[in-house]
Amino acid sequence: MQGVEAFLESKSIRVTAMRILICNFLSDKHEAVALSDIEHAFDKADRTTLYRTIKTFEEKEIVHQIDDGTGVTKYALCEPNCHCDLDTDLHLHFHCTQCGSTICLTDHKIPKIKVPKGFIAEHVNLVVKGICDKCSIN
Amino acid sequence: MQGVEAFLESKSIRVTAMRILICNFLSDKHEAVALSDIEHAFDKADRTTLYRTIKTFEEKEIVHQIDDGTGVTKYALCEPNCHCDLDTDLHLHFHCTQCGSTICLTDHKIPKIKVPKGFIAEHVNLVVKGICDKCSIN
DNA sequence: TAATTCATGCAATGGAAGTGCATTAATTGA
DNA sequence: TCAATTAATGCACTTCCATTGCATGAATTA
Ligand SMILES: [Mn+2]
Ligand SMILES: [Mn+2]
Ligand SMILES: [Zn+2]
Ligand SMILES: [Zn+2]
Repeated sequence: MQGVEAFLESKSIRVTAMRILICNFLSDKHEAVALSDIEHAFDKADRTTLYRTIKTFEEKEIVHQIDDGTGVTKYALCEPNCHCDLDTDLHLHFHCTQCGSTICLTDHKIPKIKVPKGFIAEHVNLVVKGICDKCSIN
Repeated sequence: MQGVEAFLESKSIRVTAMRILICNFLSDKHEAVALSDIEHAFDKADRTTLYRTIKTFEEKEIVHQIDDGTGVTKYALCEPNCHCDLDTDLHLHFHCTQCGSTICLTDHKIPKIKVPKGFIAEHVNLVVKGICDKCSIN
């Protein structure tokens, strides 16, 4: 698609076939994905390339990492106005223990957390585990 | 020490030399420890034994796991009146990005987290990253 | 076009978690 | 006390994921 290429260029990410595919894959999936998910979606692609592509996306700040506690790092596209680097606009992440999916709750911001005197809070990782909306209706 | 043996027995954990050592090690350290930390503290001990000892401690609920996002699981002794299994009494964990230590902020409970309609929150993992009290004075 | 820079692919490494099985230590109960 | 049973320990091995070095291919620039 035209749009993705322009998007990547606007973030000064050089456009390649692989990068377009991965970017589209991330935007189509409405949940966070592991490297292995992408790997299985594109058999012909090498894991290292995927790894470095995601890393590039992270550095250029169109993707953010999620540590959902499963031991496998997940990734998701950032929202249009996201500032992953700053501490503003950090949203919750939800991990469903039934279907295993991890999703961004972009409308739910992390509350201000108090820490004891002498401690300096710079970043907060908050993952809620439980049953997601799709699994809870069954 | 007499105390530790009685403590283990009170939790129906069979007392062994290794378990006393590890339990003391955990209580002396005032921060969460990784398996490799214990491994290095007791060269003669086998990693598998440490692994299973910690697992036993967890099952008997005298130790809780901490996922601080470093990719290495940390462990810490539970507070006297802790109910790790339940969702009450969950305290914050702080990971210092300077000295690498991870500590329990037992006096700071995790605030109630709202999730969207249809989602059921069962557990929350919250890790604050930043500079700890010891590192911030330098 | 030639030189350079960057992306990709393959192979290998390393760390950590976890398991099977044999051996040793502790407990039970006859 | 001694034999039978059960639990703890140690060693070897495996799996999974993350990460890097190096060679090659593609794209950009001068
Ligand atoms: Mn997110
Ligand atoms: Mn704790
Ligand atoms: Zn689900
Ligand atoms: Zn520190």
